[in-house]
Amino acid sequence: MDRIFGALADPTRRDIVARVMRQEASVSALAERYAMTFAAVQRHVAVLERAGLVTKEQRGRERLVRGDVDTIRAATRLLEQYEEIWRGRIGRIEDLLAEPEQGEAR
Amino acid sequence: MDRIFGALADPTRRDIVARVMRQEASVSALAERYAMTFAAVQRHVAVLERAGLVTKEQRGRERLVRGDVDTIRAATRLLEQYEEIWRGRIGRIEDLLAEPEQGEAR
DNA sequence: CTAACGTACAACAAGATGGTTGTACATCAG
DNA sequence: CTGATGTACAACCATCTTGTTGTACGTTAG
Repeated sequence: MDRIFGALADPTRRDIVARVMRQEASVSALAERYAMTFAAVQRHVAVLERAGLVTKEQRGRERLVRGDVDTIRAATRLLEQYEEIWRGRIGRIEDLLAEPEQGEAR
Repeated sequence: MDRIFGALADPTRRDIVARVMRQEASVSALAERYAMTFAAVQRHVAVLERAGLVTKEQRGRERLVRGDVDTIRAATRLLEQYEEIWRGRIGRIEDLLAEPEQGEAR
């Protein structure tokens, strides 16, 4: 979850996600659309890949980037759980906190 | 959106969100639950507040922290739009990208 | 009034992040 | 084969983040 939300916390990366959800694209095709170097875009894609929001498939010398809707759904589900907590529909908050959370004292 | 997803990209902050969605709590009551100083928790709450995920209300010398479900819903909606793009139900991707995105070239 | 409590914020250090340039290497075109 | 294309990654730098400690200040308890 850290990586998913962290990856989505950047407008360029959200833009890339939207594009590759619609249609797969090579890294260089994506890079053409932003006012930064290819290397910067390539690293944004790497962040998205590490978060599981996109996958890459090699085709010739290109890497086709595709969006992964399952990861989006996982994030959506967590947000919906927060809403359910708010509605009082989740009794034991610990059910949600059972996601690999950290650092609780006492 | 940057701030919302950025705020959610931390397990301590997600934990705080879950707790205050369920029930309001003072900053110091929250701080007791984590293995870090009060100041660190106070700053996590400030990050959440800046993102609009929580609000604070002064009561006596305490500040009661409450979750804001509307902000959660705004984030959920964006994720659902990604899914709709994937389903091919959104024709013009620009509708989504019309959120204050940046840095497009050409 | 005074002491304790709850909060806010500044300064600091260590590490993460986001951009750059440069290099390396595989693949495709001719 | 050779040159151009597409990708990956390292090194570097500026900035942001996340924890710390210390200080300040308003509020409540006694």
